[in-house]
Formats: sequence, C-alpha cells, structure tokens
Amino acid sequence: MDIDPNSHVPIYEQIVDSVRAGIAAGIYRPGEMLPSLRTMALELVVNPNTVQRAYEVLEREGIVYSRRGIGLFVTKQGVASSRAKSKSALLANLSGDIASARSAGLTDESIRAAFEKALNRTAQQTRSKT
Amino acid sequence: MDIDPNSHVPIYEQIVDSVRAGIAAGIYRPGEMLPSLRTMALELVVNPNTVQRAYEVLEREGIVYSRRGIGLFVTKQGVASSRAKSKSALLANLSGDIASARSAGLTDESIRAAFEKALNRTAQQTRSKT
Amino acid sequence: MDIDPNSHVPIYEQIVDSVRAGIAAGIYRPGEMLPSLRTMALELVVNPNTVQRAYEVLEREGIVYSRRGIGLFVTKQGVASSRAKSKSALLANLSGDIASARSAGLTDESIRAAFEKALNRTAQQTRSKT
Amino acid sequence: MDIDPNSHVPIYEQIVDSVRAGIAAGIYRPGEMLPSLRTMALELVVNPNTVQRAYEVLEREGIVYSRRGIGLFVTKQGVASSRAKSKSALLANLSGDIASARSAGLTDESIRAAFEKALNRTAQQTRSKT
DNA sequence: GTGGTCTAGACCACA
DNA sequence: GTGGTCTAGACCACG
Repeated sequence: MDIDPNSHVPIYEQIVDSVRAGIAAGIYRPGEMLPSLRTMALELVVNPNTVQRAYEVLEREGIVYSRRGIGLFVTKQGVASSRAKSKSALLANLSGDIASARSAGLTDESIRAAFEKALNRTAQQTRSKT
Repeated sequence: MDIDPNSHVPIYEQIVDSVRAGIAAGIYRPGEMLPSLRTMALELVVNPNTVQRAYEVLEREGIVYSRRGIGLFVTKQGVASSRAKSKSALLANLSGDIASARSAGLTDESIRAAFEKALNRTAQQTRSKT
Repeated sequence: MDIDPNSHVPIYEQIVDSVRAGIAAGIYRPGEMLPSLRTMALELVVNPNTVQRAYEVLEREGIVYSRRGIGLFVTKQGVASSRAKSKSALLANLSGDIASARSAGLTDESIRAAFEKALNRTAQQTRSKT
Repeated sequence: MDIDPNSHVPIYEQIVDSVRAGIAAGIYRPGEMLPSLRTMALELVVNPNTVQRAYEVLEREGIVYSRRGIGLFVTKQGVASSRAKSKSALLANLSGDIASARSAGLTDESIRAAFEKALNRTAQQTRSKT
C-alpha cells in the first residue's frame, strides 16, 4: 500500500482507493476490522486526520461502518460495491488515457502496444503458481 | 480540446498536455503561432492567467518560444519532444492504471477486456485513412 | 428502552434520559432497585463503564442513591424531579425543532401537520386505559 | 444563523443544517454564491476548516457545487432537496421527542399542550403583516 | 486503546 | 480574493 505525496490526487483519496482495492481483493473481509486510524497513519507516514478523512468517505459510501471506541468494519455490501467501483474506475482511466493518446496522434496499434508493454512490465504475483 | 475543472490535475497542466498533444498530432506545426492567451482563455472558459501559466511551462520545456508582442511559436524540436512525451505519458498512465486494477484483484483477462472496451468506446478519428 | 449508538448524544446520556423516563413513568418506584450495572450493560449491548457513568450522573442529580455492595435505589424526590425534567426537556426539544423548521421556511400549518403525523405514527402505549 | 458550540451535534453539522434551511427558505437561491469559507468562519466565530467541512457535506449532497477560486453555488435541485430534507428532519425530530415523552409517561394531551406552547413561544416574524 | 471533532496555521491552484 | 489539502496537536466519548 503505497502513497505518493507528490501526486495530484489527494492523499486521503489515495487511501480511499487503496482500501477499496484491499476490500475488492479480499484482503479486508466483511465484519473484519480495518487498521486503526493511528496504525494506518503511522504506517503511511501521514497525519491521522488524513486517514480519518479517508475513512469518513468510505463510511459515507457504505463500504465501511464505524463504532466509536471499537473500530471500523467492512460491510457486507462493501465487497461487491468496491469491486464494481474498481472496475468502473479502471474503465474510466483507460478511456481517458486512450483519448489523450489519440488526440496526440498515436495510432490504435501503438496504443495497444503500449498497453501490452505496461501489462507485462509488472510481475504478476497473483499467478505465480498456476 | 477539453478541460475538466473538477479533475485533480491542475487546469494549467491539462492545457500543457493538450497543447503538447496538438503539436504531436501535427495540429500546430513548427514555426506556427499558437492561439493567443485571450483566444485560448475564451475558448477553454478559463482565466487568462491560467493559460499564461501553461504557456510558461511549454516555453521552459523548449517546445515553444515567444516573440514579444507577437505570439508563441512551435520550435522544430518541439514536435519530436512532444511525441516522445506523449508516448511515455501514455505508458506511465497505463502502467499506473493496471497496477491499481491488479491490486484490486482484477485478473489480466478482465483488464485486457476493459482496455478493448475503452479502445472501442471512443470514436476513432485516427482511422480515417483505413 | 433503546440506545442509538449513532446518535450525537452520548450513550451515557441516553441511558440517563431513559432511566429518568422510567422513573417518571413509574416503572422504577421509590425505594426500588435499578438493574445492576452488568444487567443493564448486557441488555443495552453497551460497555459497563458507560452504564456506570450514567448511574453516576443520576446519583449526582439526587434521583438515585447507592448502597454499597447492594445496588442503586430510586429516591422519593426522584419521581417528581424526573417528571419535571422530562416535561421541560420535551418543551425544550419541541421548541428547538420548531425553530429549525421555521428557519427553513415551513409554515405553522405544516409544522402542526407534521406534529400530528408524528403523534399518530408511533403506537400509543399510553392510551391503554381509554 | 446561530451556532451552539455546546450542543452535542457537531458544529459543522449545525452549519450544514443552517445553510440547508437558508436554501429551503429562499435566502440562498440557485446560481447564487454562498458566503465564502473565510467570511462564514469569521461570522460564526469558527475555524475555516470547520466551515469547509460543512460545505463539503453539502456538495456531496448535491445541494451545492464549488468552483475553485470562485466560490460555492446553489444547484437547481438544491432547493427542492433542501426542502424535502428539512421536512423529513422535522418529522423525525418530533417523532423522537414524542417517543421520549411517552416513555416518560406523559399523556398525549400534555404532549400536545407542550407543542402548542412551544409553537407560540417564539414570535413568528414571517406572518407579522397578514 | 478506539473513532470523532475542533483549532491554528501552512501551502497550493485558481480568478 | 476564492476553494482544497495537509499537519500538528488538543479534547471528548467509548471500551
């Protein structure tokens, strides 16, 4: 779970996305507790308020609910909704990138080539044991 | 040439990217003048200061040079450098998106499917010469 | 006797109000013992510390007194004072609600209509002796 | 527009309610700008961050939209949705109060009496010229 | 220990 | 001047 403090996308939103991804990927399961505000803040080297803000967004999205003095928990619907959001976000991002590339005069072939290159560039830990 | 005022990437950077794309695509050619500050500002519904800032960046990058009192002109090396930048930006963006998707547990198949969908979704002006 | 953990009013205050209501309504009578800390805590699904805190408040208000090692008992003056407090609280709450409604531009007619609706909406246990 | 710093309901939520009421009452109209963060903060003697948080909630509710460097504006749908929310909030509050009153053993008659008293207690500026 | 709210003060992007 | 994000540090309610 990495945070890029120089990105234009706000830290708290990066945290939101990252937690959502974790839920979608099954790292955090329904009923389970998320890392506490302070734990997360220490881990990410970020102010607790920033984490709190991220958690607040997640709660308002219904992906998570909080109990004072106890912690934050993943809701049942949270998994499905996180997955849906991840998918649609991917599509939106790709579409945006492709649009930019096209307006820069890149051909579909070179865009597709770049995509395959990007896809192969990262090692895929998920499949190592097929 | 669209600007999204709600995007997290600053408007002036969106303008920079967009002009760079125009140069890469051959819409603006070496020696040609870019739209004036005010023209551009009116067209994008944006404050002239913001366009000014974008033009400064482009000039600093050597993609463009200014003739005082006349306007901004595309440099010869601007085309190549714009193209290179567009390509590497595409690769970086795609890599980032794919990394996010993977961390959300999406398989390579579904990522590729999303890519093809995105590729087909937008009208392809580039193919006019098939 | 319901506790709303998401309410902004602290749980221990909700308990205080609720016990006060019980005394006012004659459910707990002078000289009678209140449910023990643990009983109450189990019933309300709340931490014993929280109940403890509520009981402290009630004791400080003189509505209740404690016999060490035995339990909490309703005082004679507790009944009257609980009733008075319940009544004045009702008046204060209604006044606040009405003030908000007015500042939102609601007419007295629609406020009164809402009141009647609210009055009829809940089952009226109070009327059992009609 | 009054803020009660000792209330259990958070200041930022009081601001939300208050702005919503203002919109419902027609004090702020669609397309109009709300008081700036700093102005509002000075007026309410509150930290700008607190106002910002309130505005954020309003924006997420779709009652208001923000333009960086310009200000916050009421949306068209904002009026209707504010009115709806004010009404349902009134109903909920009254219902809660009545439920408490009943559980304290108050009769419907005395509750209604308290309501009328509360209704008359505040002067109604809105109707002074009928 | 947990989450929730608030302040003070800083820096950024934009008009 | 506007809104938006972040930090540091405080205090509260709850377990």
